[in-house]
Amino acid sequence: MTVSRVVNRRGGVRRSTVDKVEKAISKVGYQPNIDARRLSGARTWQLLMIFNNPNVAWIGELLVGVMNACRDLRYHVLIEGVGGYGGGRSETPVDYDALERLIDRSRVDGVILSPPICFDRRLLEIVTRQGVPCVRIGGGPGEATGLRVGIDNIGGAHDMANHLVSLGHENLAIIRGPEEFAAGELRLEGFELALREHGLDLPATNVRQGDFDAESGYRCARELLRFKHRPTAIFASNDEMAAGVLAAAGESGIRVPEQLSVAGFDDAPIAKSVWPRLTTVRQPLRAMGEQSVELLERYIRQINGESVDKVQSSILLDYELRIRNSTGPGPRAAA
Amino acid sequence: MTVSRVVNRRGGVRRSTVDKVEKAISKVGYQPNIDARRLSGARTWQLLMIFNNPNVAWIGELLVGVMNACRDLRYHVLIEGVGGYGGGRSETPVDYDALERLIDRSRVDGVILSPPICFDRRLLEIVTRQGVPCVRIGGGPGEATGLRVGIDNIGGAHDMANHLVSLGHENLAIIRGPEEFAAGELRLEGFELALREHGLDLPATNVRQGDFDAESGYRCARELLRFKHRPTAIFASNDEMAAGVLAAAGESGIRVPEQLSVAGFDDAPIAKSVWPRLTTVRQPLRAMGEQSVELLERYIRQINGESVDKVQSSILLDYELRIRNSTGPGPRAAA
DNA sequence: ACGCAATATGGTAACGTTAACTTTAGTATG
DNA sequence: CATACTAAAGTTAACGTTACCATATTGCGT
Repeated sequence: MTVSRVVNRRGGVRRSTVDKVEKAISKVGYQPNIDARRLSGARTWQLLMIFNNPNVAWIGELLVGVMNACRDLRYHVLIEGVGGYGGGRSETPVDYDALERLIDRSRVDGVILSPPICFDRRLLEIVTRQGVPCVRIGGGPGEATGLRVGIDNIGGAHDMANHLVSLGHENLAIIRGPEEFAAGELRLEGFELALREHGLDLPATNVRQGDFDAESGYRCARELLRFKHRPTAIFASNDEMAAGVLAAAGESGIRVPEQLSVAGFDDAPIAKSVWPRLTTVRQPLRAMGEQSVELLERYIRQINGESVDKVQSSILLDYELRIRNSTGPGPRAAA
Repeated sequence: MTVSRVVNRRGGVRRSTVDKVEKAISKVGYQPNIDARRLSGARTWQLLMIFNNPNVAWIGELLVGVMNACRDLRYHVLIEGVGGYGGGRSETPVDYDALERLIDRSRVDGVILSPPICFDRRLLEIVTRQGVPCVRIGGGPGEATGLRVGIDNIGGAHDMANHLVSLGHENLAIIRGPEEFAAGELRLEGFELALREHGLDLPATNVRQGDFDAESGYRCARELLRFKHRPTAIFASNDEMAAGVLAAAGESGIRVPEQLSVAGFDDAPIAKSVWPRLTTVRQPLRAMGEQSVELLERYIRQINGESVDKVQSSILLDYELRIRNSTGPGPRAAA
C-alpha cells in the first residue's frame, strides 16, 4: 500500500520512506500493472480519442500533441473510428449504438473529440449521458457546455480579412465551410465583420459554400472566377479549399498572387506544399492536442476530489497570421 | 465460466446453452469488463500502434483501416508517439528506453509499426527482445523477419517509369527518398530497372535525394530544372515531393504537363489537391491498415495455439497507377 | 441396462492493484 | 509526563475475468 502511495504520488509518506521505496523500485525494475490498476481503481488512466475524418491532414499533429501530454501525465490513448469517414460528405453512417457500448465498456476516464465528430449532437448527448468527461478540440464557444480547447476563429478570419483589405483588395470573396462545422460559421462571421468595418460590400454571390476539401474549393473558385467583375481576393475557410482555389486559378491561367490573392486557414501541411505557398491562419495544433489532455486531466482530478482548484471550461490559444506568397497587392495598390 | 466460454466463442458448449446465455446477456445488457479480462487472461485484446511522423497525411487512412479491423476482431488500439517527430529530419530523438518500458508495461498482444519508425533497427530489436508479435506496414521485404503488409514498391516505380517512357520521355530524372526508408531505395530500384530495360540512360545528376517532404522536392527540382538539357519528366518518390516539384516548375514558369511531366507516389490526399492533379501510384492505405491487423491477429492466435493454420509472414497488396494531369506527352511525341 | 468414454458444466483460485479501514508511530499540548 | 491529536504505515477485501481442475451429463457400444 505504501508502495502504491509512492508510485501514485499520493503523499502522506515520509520522505525517507519514499526514497527507500523508489530505490527498491528501480532495483527490481518494478512496473505497475495497468490492468490491475484499472480493475481496482476508480481511474482507468485511459483516454479515448474519437475521430472520423482521415483526410484532414492535421490529425497527425493533433495526435502528437495528445500523445505528448499523455506521456507526461501517465495516461494512455485509445483511438476509435466511428464510421462517418470521408471528406465533407460522410461515407458511412456513424454507429451511435456501437459508440455508446464502446464508451461504456472501455471504461475510459475521458473522451477527446476532434472535428468534425466533435460537433455531432448525438455523440455529445451520449457522452453526457454516460457521464464521461469530454473535451472538444476546435469548434465554437457557443456549443453545448463542457470542456473545449480551440482558437478564436472569428478573430482569425477577421485578421485575415484585414490583411487582404490592407493589401488594397475591395472585391473579396469567401468560400465558407460546411454548416456542420462551427468553424464554417465562425470564420464567415469574422470575415463579414471585418469587411463591414471597412465599409466594404460582400455580395451574396461572393459567398460560396464548400465542404472543406480541395475539390469543393476548386468548384467554388471556378464559379467565382467566371464573373465579369471577378473578385481579386478569395478567402477559403481552410487550406484544402484554398489549394482548390489555386488549382482553379492555375487552370484558368490566372496568376497568383499577381492577379488573384488566395488565403487559407489552419496552416495545414498542405499550406507549405503548394505553390505559391499559402497565406493562412495558423492553428497551434500540437499545443491544442496537449492542452486538451491537460485540461481533461485537471477536470478528472477535480471530479475525483483530488484537487479543489477551479477548472476553467475553455482554453483559447493564440492563432497567428502566416503571410506567405499567395496574397499580394490588390489592383489599386498595384497600379 | 460457461458464460465466459460463450462470450469468447470457445466451443464446448451445447447449442441450447449458448442460446440461453446469449438471451440472458442481451436481456441484462452484459458487457465483459475488459480490464478484468486482461488482468486474468493471457490475451490483452490490445494492439499498440506506434508512429512518429505526424506530417504524413496518409496516417489518417491507415488508422481508419486499423480501427476498422480492430472493431471486427474485438481488439482495441492504443497509440503512442515516440519522439522523433518531424518531416524527413527528426525533431527529437526517439526515447528507446521509454518505449521498451511502455511495451513491457502496457501488455499489448501486438505492435503495429508504420513508416518511418518501422524501419528503425533498434525498435525492431526491442520488440523482438520483448517477444511481442509485430507487423510492419510498408517498407521492403528484405528487412528483418516478421510480419509485413505492403505493396511492391519496385513494381510501382517500374510501372510509373514505363508510363513516362511510353509518353515519349527520354530525359528522365528521379527524386529519391531518404535512405532510412526502404521505400526510398526500392522506388529508385524499380525506376532504374525500367529505364535500363528501355535502353535509356539515367545520369547520376538526374538522381537527387530528397527526404519525402515538399520542401526537399522543391529544392531538388530547382536544381534539375536549371540544367541546360533539363529533364522532361521528373518522378518524385512520393506525392509530397512531387508537389514540391510542381512548385518549382510553377515558379520558373515551366508549364506542367506541357513542358514537364511530374509523377508522384502514394496517392496521398495532396495528390488530388494540387494543380495539376498528380499522376501517382496508389497505395491502398486503408486496406493495408486492415490487413495488418488481421495478419497480426492470425499470428497471435497461432502463437496461443488456438489455430494450426500456417500464417503467411507477408502480404503484398496491389498498387494502382493513377494517371492524372501532371504527366503528358514528351517533347518528341508532342512534336 | 450398463459401463466407459467424450463432452458439457461448475467450483475455486489466482491475476495485481486500490479503497476503506485499522493500527502504529510521532508530535504537540496542557 | 500523560493525553489527545495527526501523520504514516499496514491489513483486508474487493474489482471481474480466465485458467485449471473437478464434477456432472450425455452419447454410444456392448
